[in-house]
Amino acid sequence: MHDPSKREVEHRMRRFEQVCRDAGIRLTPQRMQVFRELAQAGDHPSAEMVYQRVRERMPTVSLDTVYRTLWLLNDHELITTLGTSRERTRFDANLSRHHHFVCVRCGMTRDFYSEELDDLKLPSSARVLGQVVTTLVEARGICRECSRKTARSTDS
Amino acid sequence: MHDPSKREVEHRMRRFEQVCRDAGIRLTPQRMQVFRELAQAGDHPSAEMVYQRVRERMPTVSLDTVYRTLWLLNDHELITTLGTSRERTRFDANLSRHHHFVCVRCGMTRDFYSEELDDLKLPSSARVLGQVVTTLVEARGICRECSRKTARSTDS
DNA sequence: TTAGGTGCAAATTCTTTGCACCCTG
DNA sequence: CAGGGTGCAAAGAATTTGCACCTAA
Repeated sequence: MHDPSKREVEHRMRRFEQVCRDAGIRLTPQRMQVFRELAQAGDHPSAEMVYQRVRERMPTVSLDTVYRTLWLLNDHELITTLGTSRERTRFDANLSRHHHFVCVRCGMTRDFYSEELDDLKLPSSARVLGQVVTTLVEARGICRECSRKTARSTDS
Repeated sequence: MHDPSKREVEHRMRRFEQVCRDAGIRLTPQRMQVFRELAQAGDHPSAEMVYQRVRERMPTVSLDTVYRTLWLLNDHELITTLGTSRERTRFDANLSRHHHFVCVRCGMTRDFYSEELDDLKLPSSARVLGQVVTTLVEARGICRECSRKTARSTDS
């Protein structure tokens, strides 16, 4: 199955509550609903989708609260985003087989090549989801520029 | 270096011109500039970034022409987009190590797991770009739902 | 009690569209 | 010369923000 088990959802909820308490963030009903909805979703919903789902249980919730909550959760590393964070669509004229290095701090994205990575064997858990046409490796990390800045700001 | 060589850029330009001619798409100066800018970029620019760069050479170009051109190029498979097409930011509460299956037709994204894929060896061409923290495999293909629809619509 | 959080509405930002004029084929 | 393409301005979406009221701790 795709969706997280009830056990897993409860585990995520407890972690969420713990992180909030530690960070001094209030546990409001809205936040709990938003997090729970995401914690039990298996389909990576957008803000609008989360809003629609939360609204079924809590009709008075507002879309802007959902946005604020999602970014708050993201800032506290309770959730992540697909693609590169708050970025808009980016375009690529490189149609040859390649992979991506993405800086999680500044969004910088660069191509790299590797014949080995071009030909990965996928587990059946991936193949049952559909017919795979191609695979792409996304290496996430900190680019040189951002490393440099961090090092500098840490200087005494 | 990151950016495509001049040779590569010229190769892409020729292919672009050929595809346009074959598809009956007019080769306007705006389109050529937009495509060239993207073909020689190594950084996966957004529409706005392409616009700014093209404007330096062609001050009268408009942002909406850039948008129209980018999607046109995308429709003709002369370029691709990062992330999943025209989608908005999507969120993920799954913080354990996992990978993604993405349907290129409908955008459906699902997680799958593989210990083998968790531990890929990256080439030095990737490692020179920055400090890699984690890697993620993105398997692109057609999900079952979309396959089914295609099969049905092909029925006689 | 009170600072942080929420809902509402308005503001921004990003992207698309209608239309008259222009230029490629 | 004709039909597709462009720029402009306005419309539409998506997302964020200001503010007065509310509520978790």
